[in-house]
Amino acid sequence: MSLYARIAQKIERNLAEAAAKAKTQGELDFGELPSFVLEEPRERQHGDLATNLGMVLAKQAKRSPREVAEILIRHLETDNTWIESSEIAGPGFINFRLNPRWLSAVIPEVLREGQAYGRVNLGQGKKVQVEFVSANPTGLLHMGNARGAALGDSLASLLQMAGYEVSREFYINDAGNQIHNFALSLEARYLQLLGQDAPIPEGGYHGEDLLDTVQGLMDRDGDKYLNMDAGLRQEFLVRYALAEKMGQIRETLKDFGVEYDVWFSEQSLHDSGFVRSTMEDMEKKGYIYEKEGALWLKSTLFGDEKDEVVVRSNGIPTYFAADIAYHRNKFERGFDQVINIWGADHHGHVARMKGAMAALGIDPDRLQIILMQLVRLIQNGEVVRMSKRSGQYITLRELMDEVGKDAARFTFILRDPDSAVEFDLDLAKSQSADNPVYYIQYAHARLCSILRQAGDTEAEAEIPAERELELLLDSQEERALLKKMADFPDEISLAARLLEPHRLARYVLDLAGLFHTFYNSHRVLVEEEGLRRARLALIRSTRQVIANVLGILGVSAPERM
RNA sequence: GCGCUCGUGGCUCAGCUGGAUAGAGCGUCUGACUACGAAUCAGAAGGUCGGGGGUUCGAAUCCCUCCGAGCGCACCA
Repeated sequence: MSLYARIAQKIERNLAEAAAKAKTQGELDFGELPSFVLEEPRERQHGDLATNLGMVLAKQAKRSPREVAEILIRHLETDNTWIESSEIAGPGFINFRLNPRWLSAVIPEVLREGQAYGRVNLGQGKKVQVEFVSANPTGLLHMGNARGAALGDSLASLLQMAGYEVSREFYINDAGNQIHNFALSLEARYLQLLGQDAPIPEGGYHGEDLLDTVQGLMDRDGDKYLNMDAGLRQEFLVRYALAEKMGQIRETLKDFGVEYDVWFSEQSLHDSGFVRSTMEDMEKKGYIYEKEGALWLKSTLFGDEKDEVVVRSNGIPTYFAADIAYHRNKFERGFDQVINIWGADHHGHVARMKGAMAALGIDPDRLQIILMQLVRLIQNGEVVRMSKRSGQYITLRELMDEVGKDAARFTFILRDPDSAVEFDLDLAKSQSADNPVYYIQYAHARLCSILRQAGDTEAEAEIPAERELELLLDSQEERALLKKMADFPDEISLAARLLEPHRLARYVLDLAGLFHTFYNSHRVLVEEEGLRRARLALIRSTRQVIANVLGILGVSAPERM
């Protein structure tokens, strides 16, 4: 919890006590104390903290909100709260002004904790798994995967910062129908390279990258699969291609700053019989029935729109069946919470997946699914329909080459996953310097530059005493900067609770802005020794917090640029 | 047709699960480098929060309805 939150908590308790005291003394009449908020008002002039307690109590107490507020203030204990003044405002808010000296504790706290500043214990060591990207290994990673990668990775880092034990996982869809189509497509490409007229089958993959893949195999083994039995040939091709594609995916994600703890194979669930046994278990519980030769899950019992097929009439389990087994497996591995990041085109699967968990006796609330709207690509002013099957898409690799890892990641993280983003590639290229990420990185580089100017020894100097800081850093710009830094642990808590890393992107943007404003109105390297030391400590703290946030977002914090 | 999600200045988006006068960036306009990085800063213009009802002290936020957009509604994944 942040310094600020601790102060607010104390005042909140005192407010509740004030109400209770007023009640015992017969000044206020009410039953249960209603829930009220004590929060930072948007408007500066409304003080540092404001509460609506007077308003929420007014009805029960049968007095005007302002009267109630007046009574509350009279009974409020303000010792050890930093409260400097309280006033009634507007329809009945009580506004508190704090003595700004509380801010003097921020710098020592930031510098003492360093990289760990911002860490909170919301998670209390609970195990959380974040599964993201999980792209089909039938092609290259595209823009939508890029968004998922940026979001999932920073969410995972955020949760770590919030005290969870986090595991990043990639689910490899290396089984099922699509792999069959993949095999047929590979085979067609292979035969094409050998001069045959082999069309890519319906439902196949038209991506040009498959030509390269097949060429790689050709370079190694020549035409040795040409006269082989088709089934066997397809198997060789797929095995080779899967390994190659997964290697590329791994490599690309790594370059994008994402490293997974676990790569989980769908095929392994079939091989071990776990898919089958999971279906049997659900059948025993009576959630499965047979119709028209297929096995159906009664997912409508759990809020799904219709029942779903889990085993086709040909005896082959569906993707859904494997996915159920997979999620069951996750929980059996001991995760308290499981978070999936899915494209919004899969929203219809949420209810049935949660339903399947319920059918297995797993609390569906332990599975959280973040839906991410798709990225629409604009090129030459037109929407480019991206599709892996058609082979028409911009790859993550190209994106990194064009706009850079930092800018690409930040662009995605800045936005709420629920908003459909339009990505104009031409614009992204031409305006790359306008990406807000540079605004933040520039602030960081500037901070480093000041510290360089000051000389390493001085920059490493011991932290000035709080009393000294509170007397010296008293300008509006300095206080705003300190306050923002003081908020950081709370921002982590909130963002982690809501699973919204984009809040941190907004936060660091604000922080960088406050620094730039400070920089333009005050000089750090002044003659006066005490002030100079105090401001250098402020600079070091700011640099630290910016670096911490960028670290979570997977964006580099350059010392020069 | 049914369901999910989303409609916020010209453009791209925030808005802390109901708070006071709705905020940034880009673009436009006016200013600031003979001191630590001008990739910066200060200021201005620009809004019926898609429309209409409702809930209450109070709504961009919650409910209903209509309009518009995206995505789903396979024995595909």
